[in-house]
Amino acid sequence: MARPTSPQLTEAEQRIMDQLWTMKEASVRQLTEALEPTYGLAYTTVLTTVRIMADKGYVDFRKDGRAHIFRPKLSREGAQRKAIGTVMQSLFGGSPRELAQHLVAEEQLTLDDIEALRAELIAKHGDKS
Amino acid sequence: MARPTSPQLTEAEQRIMDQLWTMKEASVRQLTEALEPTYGLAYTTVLTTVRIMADKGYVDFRKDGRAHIFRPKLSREGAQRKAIGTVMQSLFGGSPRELAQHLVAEEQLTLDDIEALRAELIAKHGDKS
DNA sequence: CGCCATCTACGAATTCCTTAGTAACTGAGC
DNA sequence: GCTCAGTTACTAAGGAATTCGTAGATGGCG
Repeated sequence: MARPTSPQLTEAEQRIMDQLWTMKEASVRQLTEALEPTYGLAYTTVLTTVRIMADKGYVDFRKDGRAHIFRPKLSREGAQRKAIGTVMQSLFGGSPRELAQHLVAEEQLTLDDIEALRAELIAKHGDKS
Repeated sequence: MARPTSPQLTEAEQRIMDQLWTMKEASVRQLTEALEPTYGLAYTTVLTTVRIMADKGYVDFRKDGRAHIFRPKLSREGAQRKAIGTVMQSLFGGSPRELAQHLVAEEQLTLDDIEALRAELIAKHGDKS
């Protein structure tokens, strides 16, 4: 038995998805050109990766002449939800509150941040009642 | 050109670490017995995994007779910090605030949670001044 | 000291991930 | 219709992850 397929986006997949979320849609050529300065990947590497992602259902594509134009099928929000869910489950006992407390304890969430969230929530609550 | 070593705890490693964080320290025998009902892993599988984790510096061990007694070297807090850091970087643009907003938008953080965090921070702030 | 139960060490088998080369295909222009 | 540039498809190679079997080491007990 071997390692099960990762439930998260892998490193290579993340790069592609980031680009697709930015560009909305792109051909392999465009993706390669966009990623080249930072990562220096070969055209065929990008092609293979994006094809695997299509198999996994992360992206969709349509034909345009000879080329395939790829579009994200998994939204950024969906990816966020999945990733946070996994981390929350495995390391924070499934508790969002514990996660938030961790952020505060690490001084990554300031009082200003909290006040903003509070104001937002109170406003939303006000709408309902 | 292969996949780089995962910066995160893998699935198998996570299982072991959870158990070690709970038990403080354990032999391979004890780990296997603890994990068996849930995961049904062979003794040698656990042994191999925990040995690799020792190589990676995640756990420490001391000899006790013939056996090795393993202890976590990476704290749960450290693992949390690493995991959140990775997700925050890759999917939330490195912004803790965006992450918190995601939790609120998903209705996983309630107003009560926020109020508690706020009270905590204000109290701490009060100490300083 | 010798036996045996138990432990560790080593390595095999399998799958996934990442990278990329080569071959096959195809649409556009002549 | 033929050519050719560009695109996809196929394949391979190597490292990581996961599982577990076998063999060798070792400590305790008679």
